[in-house]
Amino acid sequence: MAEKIKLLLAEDEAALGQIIKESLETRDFEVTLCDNGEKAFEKYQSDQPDLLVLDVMMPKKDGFTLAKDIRAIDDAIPIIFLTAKSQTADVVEGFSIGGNDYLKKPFSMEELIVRIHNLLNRTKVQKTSESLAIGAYTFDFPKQQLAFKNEKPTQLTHREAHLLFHLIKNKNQVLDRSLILNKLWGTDDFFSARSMDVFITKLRKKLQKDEKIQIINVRGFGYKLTD
Amino acid sequence: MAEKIKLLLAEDEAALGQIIKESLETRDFEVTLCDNGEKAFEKYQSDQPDLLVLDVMMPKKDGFTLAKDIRAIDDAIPIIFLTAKSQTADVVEGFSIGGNDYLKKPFSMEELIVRIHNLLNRTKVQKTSESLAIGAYTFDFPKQQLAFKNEKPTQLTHREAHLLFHLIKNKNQVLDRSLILNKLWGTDDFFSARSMDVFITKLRKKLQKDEKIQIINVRGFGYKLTD
DNA sequence: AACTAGTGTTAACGTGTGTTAACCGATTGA
DNA sequence: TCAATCGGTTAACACACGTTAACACTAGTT
Repeated sequence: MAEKIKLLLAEDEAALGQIIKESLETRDFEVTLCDNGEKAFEKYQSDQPDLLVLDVMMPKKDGFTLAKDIRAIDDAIPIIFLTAKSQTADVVEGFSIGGNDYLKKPFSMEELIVRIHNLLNRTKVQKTSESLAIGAYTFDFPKQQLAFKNEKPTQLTHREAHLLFHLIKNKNQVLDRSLILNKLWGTDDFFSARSMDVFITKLRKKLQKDEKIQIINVRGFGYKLTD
Repeated sequence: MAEKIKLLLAEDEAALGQIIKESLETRDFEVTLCDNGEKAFEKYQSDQPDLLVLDVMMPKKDGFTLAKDIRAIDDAIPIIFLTAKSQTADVVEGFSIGGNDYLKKPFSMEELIVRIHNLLNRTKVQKTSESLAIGAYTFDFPKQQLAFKNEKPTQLTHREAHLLFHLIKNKNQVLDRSLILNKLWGTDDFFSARSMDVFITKLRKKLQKDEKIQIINVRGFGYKLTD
């Protein structure tokens, strides 16, 4: 089995970052997501990615500065910048040389994937999505469908699906509250936390057909899904 | 009766553009003329031409930039660049790969027509079998026909076909609302958004023969077509 | 010119999703 | 034990989206 291509994605809008990450993962890339430039720089050093996708507007360290720092120690790695429409093309085009490219927001995943493949000079690999199992349930994340045994699947909302996805991925382990809040809500504040509690309630209801399944709260830390 | 081959011609010198257009029309091509790169990009999206003839020097958006933008979403369409003598051959030759060609001004119509035919013959073989698959449906974008299994194809409208095209191209990934709105409607305002919703409904109805197919909404972001 | 069919937009109303608020019990630590 | 805090639950709410139908526009037809 060929090794996956490693991408480093730096995007501060958590929800958008998550969607891009997912999309790239379904195309069989290995994706590390960072929500600011400083973290991205650390991850760049530790993970040794094959390509970088950097949002230009980011807290702590913006995409251009980050790229400059990385270029100082690695002048080969391909970089794709994500830019808001407010940024003028000519500023960006200055960077579109020597292994760099850029994409204006909004863009489609298809566009991003085409550019990644162009820069890597590799051919596409498609991956079929596998469904996750939890107790007597089956969860198809891409379709956002939760099925009990052989019954008709229930359609979950985007938020429900994401939350459940992370819970299943960390099955029988404590999943950190703030981690989820940052990943799905983009912020770890009071209101997001309450909103998350509501979704935990919703998931508990939708998972109650299998009595073995529990979403256990660990006060002050997070939740643990067990089956 | 065979359909005419559609060309998109982008040339800012009006008189020259008109002469080229007329010459090509006498050869039974269907020609759309634009006098700048931005208009050409819009026309590319709305007309779905079979081949592009782009002047390199143009206001608003030059031929190379335009080609780059189009290549990001369509890596198959043949492109012929028209270049002034001042442009050096090596700059141009970088683009003479993978479905591209170029012509130095001044050129004869005969030269242009030969090159058009060369490029179309090269891509024709691949293009005929290029219908898209979604579940048990087959979608022929150029013909705007959607067929379920071996039944008679349904004719889609222009808008329906474009929207479906982008959904299929981004199958199993979230397709950004505002991207579609900007691409198909040209603006991301309230009314266009509602209009788009109507077309989503229409597509859902036309795709409901295969129950596995879903157009899932991701609140605030866009849609995900799954099969 | 009036008629027709086809396409896309606007309008109106209904539904679904996610956030906020309110009230509650449970857990914790002084 | 008592207050402080955290989480559970339900409901109200705002707004994004769904659906249908009426409307406007165009092009071809009579």
